[in-house]
Amino acid sequence: MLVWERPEPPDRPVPAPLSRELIVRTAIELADEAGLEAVSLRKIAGALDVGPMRLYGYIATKDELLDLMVDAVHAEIRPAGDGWREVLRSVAELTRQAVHRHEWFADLIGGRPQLGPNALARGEAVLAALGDVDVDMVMPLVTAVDAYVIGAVRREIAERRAERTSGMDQRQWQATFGPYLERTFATGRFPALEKVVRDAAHLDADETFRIGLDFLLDGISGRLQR
Amino acid sequence: MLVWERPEPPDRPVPAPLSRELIVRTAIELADEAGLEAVSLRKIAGALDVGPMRLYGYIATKDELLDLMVDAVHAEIRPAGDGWREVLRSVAELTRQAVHRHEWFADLIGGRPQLGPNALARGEAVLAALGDVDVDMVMPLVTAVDAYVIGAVRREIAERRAERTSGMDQRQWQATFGPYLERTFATGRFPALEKVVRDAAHLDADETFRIGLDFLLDGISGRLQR
DNA sequence: TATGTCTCGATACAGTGTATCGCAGAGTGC
DNA sequence: GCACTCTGCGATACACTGTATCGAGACATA
Repeated sequence: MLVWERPEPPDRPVPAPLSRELIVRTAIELADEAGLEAVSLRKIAGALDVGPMRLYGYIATKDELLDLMVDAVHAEIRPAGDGWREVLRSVAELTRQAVHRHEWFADLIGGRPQLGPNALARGEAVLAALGDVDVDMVMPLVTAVDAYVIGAVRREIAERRAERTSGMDQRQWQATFGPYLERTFATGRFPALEKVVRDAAHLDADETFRIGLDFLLDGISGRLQR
Repeated sequence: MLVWERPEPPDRPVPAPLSRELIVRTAIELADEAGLEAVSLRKIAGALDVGPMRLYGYIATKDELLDLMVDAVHAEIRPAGDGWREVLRSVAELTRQAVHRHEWFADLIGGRPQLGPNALARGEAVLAALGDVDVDMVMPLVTAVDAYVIGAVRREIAERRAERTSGMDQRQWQATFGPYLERTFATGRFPALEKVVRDAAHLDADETFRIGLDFLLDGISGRLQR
């Protein structure tokens, strides 16, 4: 085809300015709205009006992007308080609140080592506030609280999703899993479970989280005084 | 095309006998060997010498398969012991051991509600052994231990993988992240972190897990005696 | 001005989960 | 014994994923 008939290349739009931060922010917005599985490089690129491959100038791999997202959330966690107990409680509660803002965080937390600047800064803040604790004790202590928080928020979000999935409201949920549990209990194979489910007081998510955390902090307190 | 020219259909092999259990077992083998991301319906079907769509007679969705895999692992966890403390410790340790046999379990645990028969049986065994505990206390208690275990094993596996990834042995790992941490600490922005990393005794994974668990069990013990 | 370097993004590839649907074989009723 | 219906298998197809490749334009340097 001769030049004359060949159309000029389209006026290329000035390439949109890009940055790691912008990419991560976009990814987080997508994930907040529609969950982690809605986050694809193509969708991010689309939202930024950019070719998918462009992103690879800023990240090497999708996993790296996920790491950046996680680290960005860590920036929202700024523990505060006086004394080890208050600080640890605060980091736990703030992490849980962050998960409520970003449910997908529960899917990633604990899944990869968190060595980004914000995660380190969070760790630093906690350790700095625990200066009066025996240096050999400090890591096990923080690690234990982290572990509890990771597991607790995962459980909580998993349950919340299950309720939401099967029909949006709680009545629907009970209409689906209630009968299943009824039938299962009817087999008589789970008497202890049945008893607890029927007779025990049911705590809401806030209380459940707080009680477990108190167990842990109480236990830590005991060891520290020894 | 006339019959004469049309080749006979190939001798169809008798359709391989299939079952949910066989499918799940195959999926677990794949995951044990090469991780969760190596588990695809096509690979499972291939290993079973079967068309991929055949699996949909037994499961409706890949997520269902993952649920079945998780429940199958729960079957390996048979808590035992006298008294609430021994039983809870046993369920924690056994879960951790199961994760060591099936690293991918750490990726799934806590991510979805566990209502399969084996998970329920595990719960039943725990609750049955906790018969002497106040009925209103029993759920928060078990939930807290579960949360701790979920988070702890996730952390542990994440760390283990990170070490393995960057070069297979620990020397290589320290050669990669060591310098990164050195440089990061050199900024002087993380003095408390630096101090702890440098001065504190480093516990291995077993000890770390056990210490955190002891914190929690101690705390529970305190509440129960009150 | 010519040359080399970098950057962008279209295209391509191998892989994924799953919807669709023709068809063969098994089972059923006459 | 034969026609018919039904069932379930699996080839094919679709939309989507992450990412390798590479030609071409933009820019910086000699």
